[in-house]
Amino acid sequence: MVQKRVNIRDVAARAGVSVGTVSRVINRKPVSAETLALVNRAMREIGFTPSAVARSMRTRSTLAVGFVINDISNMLFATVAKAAEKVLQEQSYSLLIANTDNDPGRERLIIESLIQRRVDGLMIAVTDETDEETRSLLRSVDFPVTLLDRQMDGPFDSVCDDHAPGMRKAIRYLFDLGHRDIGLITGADNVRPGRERARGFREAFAEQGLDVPERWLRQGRLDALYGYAQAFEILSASPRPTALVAGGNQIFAGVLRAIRRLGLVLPRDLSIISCDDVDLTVLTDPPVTVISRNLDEVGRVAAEILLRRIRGNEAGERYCHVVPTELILRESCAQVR
Amino acid sequence: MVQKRVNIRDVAARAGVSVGTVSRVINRKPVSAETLALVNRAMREIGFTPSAVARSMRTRSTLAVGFVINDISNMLFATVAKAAEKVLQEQSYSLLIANTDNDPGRERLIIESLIQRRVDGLMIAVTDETDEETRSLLRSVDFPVTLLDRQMDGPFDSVCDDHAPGMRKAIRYLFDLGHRDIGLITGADNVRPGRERARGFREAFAEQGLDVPERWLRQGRLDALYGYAQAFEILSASPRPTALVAGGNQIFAGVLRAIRRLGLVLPRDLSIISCDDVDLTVLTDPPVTVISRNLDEVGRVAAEILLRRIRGNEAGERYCHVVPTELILRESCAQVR
DNA sequence: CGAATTAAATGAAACGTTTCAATTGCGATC
DNA sequence: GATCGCAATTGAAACGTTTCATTTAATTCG
Repeated sequence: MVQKRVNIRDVAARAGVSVGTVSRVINRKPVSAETLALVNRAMREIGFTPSAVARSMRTRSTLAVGFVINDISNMLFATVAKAAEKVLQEQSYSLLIANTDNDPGRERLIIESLIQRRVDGLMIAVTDETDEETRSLLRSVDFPVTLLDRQMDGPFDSVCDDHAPGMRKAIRYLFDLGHRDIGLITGADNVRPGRERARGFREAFAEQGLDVPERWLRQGRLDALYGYAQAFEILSASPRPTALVAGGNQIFAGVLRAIRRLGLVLPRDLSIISCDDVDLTVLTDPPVTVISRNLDEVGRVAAEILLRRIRGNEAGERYCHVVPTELILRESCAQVR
Repeated sequence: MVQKRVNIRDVAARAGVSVGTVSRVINRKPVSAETLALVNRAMREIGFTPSAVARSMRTRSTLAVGFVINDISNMLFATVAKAAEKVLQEQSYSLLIANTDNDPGRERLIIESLIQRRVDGLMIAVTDETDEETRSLLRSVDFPVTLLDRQMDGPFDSVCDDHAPGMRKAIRYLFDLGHRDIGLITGADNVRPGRERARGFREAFAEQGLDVPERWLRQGRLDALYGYAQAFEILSASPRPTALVAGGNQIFAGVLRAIRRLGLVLPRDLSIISCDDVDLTVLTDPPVTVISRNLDEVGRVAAEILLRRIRGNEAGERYCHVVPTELILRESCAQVR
């Protein structure tokens, strides 16, 4: 039925050597020149491809790492995955990418599947840092785990963005332009980006001895729908804030929709700052000031840390690499009149 | 050193049954109620997780399929991958996603790695349909292959978008508004979307008995840089075309940059149509008319076809599922004065 | 020339499952 | 009481590698 795949034994027979020798050839271990030629010819002639499955079985290493993300349709994911994949591919690791769609149940199933698949490591942006089930599941695994812009108690490395200082810088910039009534729409406290952005927001006001405008601080989800709904509400108020920060690139898309809907003109009617330097922020009119971060570095460093952990099998202390943010000034903010 | 993982034999010993019985429990095959309880308890107590590697070794099925894409940072990819993953996950298949970055060499390495990993199937958007090496590599594999919006001779199924008719509709619409000098920037002929869009473009003119404005038909790459460069050149000409079609969502980002740079006002100075209904086209000012396609369907159907092929092992004729496009009218096109 | 050393190749065991032919136990039937 | 039928379980083989203790062959040295 299924035509038998040729295996290392077939190659050995054909080349007139032992399987051990063929194995050595496959793994580029020293063999005599003539044997090498013999074996290589045999492999070519019968069309042999070594089975990574069998190899994994024997070596107990799959050369695969999981990459679990809570929202694959957020375009920022691509940058991180790409950078990570580049590092890993060089060492012949493959990426097993899975999308949880912000569903903790699905997240657990995915992690369990990766455990069964015996991945050598895992990079993950969990859906909810406070989810006890996920946390204990992750603590129980016997391969290294690197968190992507997340913080959780446990034996995990992490690579995080410096959201809070970035947000402080942004708010200070608005202060300098004379703004005091400033809104922020971002994710909830159970996930690092939302939490840190809100923290930076609060700290900026505290630094100036100002009250935090709590009614304009909205922490819910990081998606466009939430951004739209909250922005619409905030901007329909009267008086409305003079500036609004979109704490997330998808939130920004929603905010922009609300602005268009309400017919507000930027930056005359409202000053806007967003997070992450995506096409939309540059190409909208006017171009939007953003708190930018280096996602390439996140992916690269996360992969490097993970690899080191896999290699070294070091039980040493945990890294928490923090990637700086940068405020990119454009034309979406105006002096308050 | 590496603490021994518990295996099915340990479970069997603990439960006082044979390994065959434990296997039956794992695979939900009928066993007596008491044995079931016994085995389940043993598994829980010693923390057993079956090894997918060993299972694959024995069953010769990995429950994994490759998903190879030429540009992971194109956000459209996410939609397709997500839809495909959803279908596959339900049948406990995992997705092995890899990015070729439009590099045929890397593409080959990736395919070879997937062959070694013994994936059960492959979905792929090849970098270059005319690349003979890739083609023969793909023909040689012994698992089913589904092409994503690509056409190649060989035993492959495919799921394609209906680019040409979509483009014809778009051009006819521009004709109706009085445009005759129309530009198109899109990908080269060696990849289906570029080829088909150009074909639709030509056909639309032919239908009306008009000459194709070859000097304004640019086929190169599908990225933003190319879009920018070509748009800048076309729009700097004098006289310039009255309408321009961006044949690709990333090209559109480049085109928009050029438009901003040249200070053109839409749709007064120029009418614009783009492909694919992404945030940028809706949220830019004015919102842009687009040729939209259902990427969710592409991913879903591709996965379904692949699964059927994997299951049925049918050597039957090849499918080529075509997903329709739709012209979504917005405010970026004006009557020519 | 025999012994010692080195290099190259061998072949069996192990990795953790599934599968399937064979075995066991037990109540029903003659 | 022997036989049959059936359900449940057993246990060994197989999947395709790597590894490592041995064996074999070739070379060097006293």
